[in-house]
Amino acid sequence: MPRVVLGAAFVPGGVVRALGAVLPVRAPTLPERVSFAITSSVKIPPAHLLLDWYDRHRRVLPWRSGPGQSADPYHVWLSEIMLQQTTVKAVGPYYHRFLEKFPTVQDLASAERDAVLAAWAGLGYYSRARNLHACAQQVVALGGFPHTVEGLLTLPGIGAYTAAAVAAIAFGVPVVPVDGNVERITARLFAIEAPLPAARKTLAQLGAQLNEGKAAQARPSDFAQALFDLGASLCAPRSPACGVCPWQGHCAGQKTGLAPSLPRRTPKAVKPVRYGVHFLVVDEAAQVLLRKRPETGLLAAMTELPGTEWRTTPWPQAEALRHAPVPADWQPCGTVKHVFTHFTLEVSVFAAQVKRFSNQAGQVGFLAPVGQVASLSLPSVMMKCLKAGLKTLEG
DNA sequence: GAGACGTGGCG
DNA sequence: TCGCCAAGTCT
Repeated sequence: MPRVVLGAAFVPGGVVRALGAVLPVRAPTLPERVSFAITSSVKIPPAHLLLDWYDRHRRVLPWRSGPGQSADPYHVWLSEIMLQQTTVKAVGPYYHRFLEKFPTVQDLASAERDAVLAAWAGLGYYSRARNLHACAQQVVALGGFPHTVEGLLTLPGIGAYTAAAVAAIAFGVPVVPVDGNVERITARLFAIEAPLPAARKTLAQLGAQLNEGKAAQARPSDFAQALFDLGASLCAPRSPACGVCPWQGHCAGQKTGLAPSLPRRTPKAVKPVRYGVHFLVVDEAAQVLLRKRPETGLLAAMTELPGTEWRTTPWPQAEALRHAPVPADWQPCGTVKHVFTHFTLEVSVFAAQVKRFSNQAGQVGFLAPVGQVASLSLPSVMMKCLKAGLKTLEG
């Protein structure tokens, strides 16, 4: 039976707590408050218990092949990119839409970048879409997806996790993709109390050893996905169902009662608030004035309603209106609140109707039929602004 | 290593 | 209402 050795255990208040054992994980240099504990050894839980559970409870997902069937690398890769920091439920419609528009990696590679961005609109983390497109072109140039972790790692948008996931799921390479699920499962299995994100490296090294043993080595794809399913159901972040877990009795977190509180996380900094103003103007032909955001930074290259910069102080109405894209009878439409990863945005929305756009509008951006825009291709924050403006104009 | 980078759902 | 979190990557 393989044994895991741990490097470090987090010790609050300097109290040493016994946990893992030491080993392939080199003890990192830590702050003084954090002590190290070398402890009893921990065993890798039997993979066959998880695989048996998976065979009975596996989720049916659009990108998964049936039991025993080999997965399509394009489908696996596309789903893995979409699923980064994104829920299965949110991905579903986008995944189907993408395969309709871009049935093969060749179709995706030869598509316009803006068509890919438009299809991604609303899903978030838009660098994923730009990297997706670039990656597709590299894959086509290479004649197909690399079959190895190292090869996959050279592609844009593919990091350590995704390389391992595609290698394991599409090509049967015996590696463990360490994502948030596997981090959580690992932290619980070995009762790792060191908080994320500092403990990420330790958890990754431990998690990578979970497939030691014959059962897991024989089914790399299923083992990886079994870990995802366990993490998404029984070993969920809140209220884990340890009582029915296939690894019950092999889990230090369950034995100690710490499981529900693991993994621990270092408290996050408070989010600052930023303020912006955006304008919706519609002509009698029901066209709206839009513009393209800069190629880099937040919502890079995405479409937006014209507006101001997003600054740390609110915009008084008089000042806001000086930034209107065209002269018009602007009506206040209230504020839209939107939470980004690292700040909260409050947008004051103004709306106006004009008979027709003057040449001046062409300097601001471009026109698009409002009905077409409302159906897609705007990031969510801009969709909120659009709706707020339309509500005022219609009401 | 820390910060940038979206969004929707849930308790 | 609000904070937390989800199949991370890049700089």
